Amino acid sequence: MVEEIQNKLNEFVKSKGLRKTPQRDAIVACIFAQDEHFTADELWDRVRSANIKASRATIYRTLNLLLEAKLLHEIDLGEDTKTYDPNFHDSPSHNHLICIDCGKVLEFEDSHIELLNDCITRRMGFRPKQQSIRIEANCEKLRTSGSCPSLIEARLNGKRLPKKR
Amino acid sequence: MVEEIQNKLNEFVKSKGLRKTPQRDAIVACIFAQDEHFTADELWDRVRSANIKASRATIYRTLNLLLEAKLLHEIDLGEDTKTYDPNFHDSPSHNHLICIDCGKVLEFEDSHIELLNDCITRRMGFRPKQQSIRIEANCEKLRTSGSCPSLIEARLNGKRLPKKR
DNA sequence: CTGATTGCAAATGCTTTGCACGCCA
DNA sequence: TGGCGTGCAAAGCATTTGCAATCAG
Repeated sequence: MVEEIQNKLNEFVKSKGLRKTPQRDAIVACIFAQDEHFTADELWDRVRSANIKASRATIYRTLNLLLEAKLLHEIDLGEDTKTYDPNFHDSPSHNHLICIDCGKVLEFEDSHIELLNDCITRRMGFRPKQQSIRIEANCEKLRTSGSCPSLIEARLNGKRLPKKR
Repeated sequence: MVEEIQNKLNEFVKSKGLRKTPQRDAIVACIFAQDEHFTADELWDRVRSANIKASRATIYRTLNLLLEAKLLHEIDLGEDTKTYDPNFHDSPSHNHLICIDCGKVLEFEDSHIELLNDCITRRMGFRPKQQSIRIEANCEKLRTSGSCPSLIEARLNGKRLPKKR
């Protein structure tokens, strides 16, 4: 999977008359080794702890290349910082549900939604190109049982919880 | 309509032990006099040309107050700068279609979509709180007839067109 | 060899904040 | 009179960019 993306990026890079470099390959490997969403800063941490020698500038430049090659997507999680999602390669049209209680993000696909959106778009005189749905919701488990594994885990790991709205 | 929002904000402000001020009222009036989306900077321009005496800091502080009071929403148009939408007061659950060709933003509501999202959310074990859909699409009119009024207008007004993705 | 890539630090752009002063309740 | 609100300028933060050195093809 990692290799597949590296190859695709390198093809893209070559097609633009640019070059294959070890830094880029290493950063790409670091990104696609997991399927978690991340910010540029979180990636920087990952890269450092993986002992990869690459500067922040190169991180940002590589992220932008990946976006341009459409191998990575920016997503809107309602945070202030840009968040990147490496999973669009496997599920090109997934959406996001964000738990307001613990910040956990679930990905989902639904063909009915897609179809419906498609119809709505056409009815308005447009040809749909891309659609993204973001649902913010409360955890039902937390509400009924008073606790939720994700929340406990989030607290344990000291993740910052969603800002209340 | 403007007055209604001003009153609501002032109630909110009072409930927090804060005060009613002429700057805030003026800025609120300036925002809700139109129904267009805007960035902080565009608001700053509007405010200046309306001859309102208020600093950038106050603009930002008022925007954040309005968000907190839920009288204004931040929306994701895929731009880098935060965009604000003053229309959630009238249509609390609308969505956005963004024309890739000219950048025009259309708002729409659809009860089927809402219902469907609601079901999907519950099936995943959550209680929906807020959902937002963003559709990026091409203009059918432009494709078939080779021209589109919005695009012409956008060019005339020197609006910057959507960055290609 | 040529020109793209990198790292560093400086620059940028948007937003927030500290502080002194003014003003509302 | 106390304390919130304001304006200003400075600080913050995430991201981008200029430049000289380095490296890929």
